[in-house]
Amino acid sequence: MTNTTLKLLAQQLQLSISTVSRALKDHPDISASTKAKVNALAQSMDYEPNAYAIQLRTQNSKILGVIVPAISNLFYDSFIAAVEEESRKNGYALMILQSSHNPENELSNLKIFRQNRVSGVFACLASSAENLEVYQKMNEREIPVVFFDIVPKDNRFTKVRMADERCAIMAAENIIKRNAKKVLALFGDEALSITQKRKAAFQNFMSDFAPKIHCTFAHANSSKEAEELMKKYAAKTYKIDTVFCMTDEILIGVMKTIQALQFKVPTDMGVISISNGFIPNLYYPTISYVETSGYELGKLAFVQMMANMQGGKTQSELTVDAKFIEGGSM
Amino acid sequence: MTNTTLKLLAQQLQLSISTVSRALKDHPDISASTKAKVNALAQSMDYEPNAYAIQLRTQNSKILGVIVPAISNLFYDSFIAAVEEESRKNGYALMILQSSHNPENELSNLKIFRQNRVSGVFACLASSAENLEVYQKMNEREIPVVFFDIVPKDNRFTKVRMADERCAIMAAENIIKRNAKKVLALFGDEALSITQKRKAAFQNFMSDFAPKIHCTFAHANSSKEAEELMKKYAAKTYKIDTVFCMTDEILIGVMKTIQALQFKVPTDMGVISISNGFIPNLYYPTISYVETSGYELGKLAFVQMMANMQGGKTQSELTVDAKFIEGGSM
DNA sequence: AATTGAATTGCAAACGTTTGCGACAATTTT
DNA sequence: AAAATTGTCGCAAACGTTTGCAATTCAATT
Repeated sequence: MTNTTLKLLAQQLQLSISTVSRALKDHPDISASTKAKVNALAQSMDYEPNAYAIQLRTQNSKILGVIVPAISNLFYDSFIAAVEEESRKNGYALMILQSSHNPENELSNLKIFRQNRVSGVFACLASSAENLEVYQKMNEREIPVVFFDIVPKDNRFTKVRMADERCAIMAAENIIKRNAKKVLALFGDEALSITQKRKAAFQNFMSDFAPKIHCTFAHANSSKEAEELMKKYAAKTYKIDTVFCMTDEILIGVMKTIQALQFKVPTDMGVISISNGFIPNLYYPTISYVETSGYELGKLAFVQMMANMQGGKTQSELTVDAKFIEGGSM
Repeated sequence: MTNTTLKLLAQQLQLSISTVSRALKDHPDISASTKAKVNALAQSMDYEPNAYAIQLRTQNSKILGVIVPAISNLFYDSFIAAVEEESRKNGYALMILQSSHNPENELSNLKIFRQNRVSGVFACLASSAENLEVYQKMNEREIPVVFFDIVPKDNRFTKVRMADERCAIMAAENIIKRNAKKVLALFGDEALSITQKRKAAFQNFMSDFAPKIHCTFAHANSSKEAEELMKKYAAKTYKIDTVFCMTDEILIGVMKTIQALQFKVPTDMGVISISNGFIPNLYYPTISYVETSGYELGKLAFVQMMANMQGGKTQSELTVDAKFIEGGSM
């Protein structure tokens, strides 16, 4: 069965295609009676405009592209959920592709986006190896790009991200408030700018405001590594009394060791993390965390996108604020 | 800056559009030298074919639609990840929309899909109130629909889902193997067909093969409810020694109580759940579970989609097999 | 020398829309 | 009564492709 088209409607009604087209979009040129007839028939034949023909004609696709490292991820999927909500409200549909942290996939995704003439793309860089010419070319073609979370250093682009420094500082504040003596601070992949920012902010704040607290820094690239590191430093000799986890991934590893060794939280060991909140609420007591909301970030990214599409290039870097959520772990 | 088109390439090369088009797709009619020239120029002007023009001409969009209740969900996002992987391999892009469990959104999503002339849709029903005419119309328009997870009873459609009965039975088997005496079996929303299937299978199997084991059944609609239920039945008077959790959501609640009350797993309390595996691995000891892989389901859904698109209507209902993953909780 | 055949390329229509412009009638203004 | 205005509608081009069918050239065959 073939799709209903303007032509088909026009034939049935003995009208021209243009009249039907205008009637459907309530153009003032068309009489009320004609509009009524057209709408009725369109309804009954359940006509849906062909988005492809429209884009071809108007050069304006109502599609936005999103590239994430992984869809299956607590943070990114809440980001996507937010963008999807906003997009729908504004009549846009989403095309979501995952790079799997692979720059090659990132490239091929971008190609798909260009072929589908998306009118904008939200991108989270696949790796630290920044491949920016492609994005630059998109911008030159007037396809706005809004980077999120993992953003390039280059400031020709529009970027939104979490207030990483603030997050780390808020965590540090609460560690100080707890009267911690020896803390283990666990961070993620050292190559990532997000890691660098959080670590630097944390480190500086601690040495500025609580130089007496002894901090041990370490990096883990997976939950498993975090688990092992925690196991190592949990040994009596270190006397660690508080552990800071930069991400959910790290928190997961740490908590496994804490459970295995049967530490009492918060008396034996204080725990604080940076998270969107899902993982911290899985444990008892609930883990205190500084909230980084993918959802909020998504909302922000969307308004930036709209601004970009309407007005001029906003070359700004915006961040969404951090918030401390008190659990029972400190 | 305007996009590169065939016409533009043709002008530059003093060739006809058709020749350029054919050269680009390695048509045998075109000489090697011409192909070389065309490809070179296309490369340097980074030409990307306009997907909209192609779809308009060929009536074949390389886009698949996906409707999930929520993107931000451990199960669905792994489903999406799988479908996305397969799609890309086969040259398809995905358009992902969430219904938020709202039939109205489901409708408007379907409309977007039709406007974008998707060549197939993966759908997870938003509610038990089945709204099938729309889907039926899509099928009539030769747009294959593959239902997944929450599927209609109507067997005119292609469906893939988890082997819910088998899952429940495997869990039951392992409960028997553990020599449990009194078990608490916690299920989800009683209205959902998935709940009914799992519960019936579990109940029947237990009464057939281990009539002496005393089972208490209860339903929880959220983690919080599961947590409370567990708290109630954990009281000494009940002497529960094993708990079965139908979903991750329930497991989360149960584990919170277990942690709060400091039960020892598996000695004080055995725990088993049905899950995709992420949550069970957050705890120590790791929770034993029957695996329901959104990822596997995604793969299966995709092959069904392809079969549907090529051959005739396969009106079958396929299930993906369950697998028991041994943790340390039984 | 005439015919055939292969290799290469171009023409033009079609896909479904949007939109500037012109056409025509009916009505109002001069 | 002529001119201008208003209200409705249709024509036709354009968006960027694909593809069946000619058209052209040139070498090979009769």
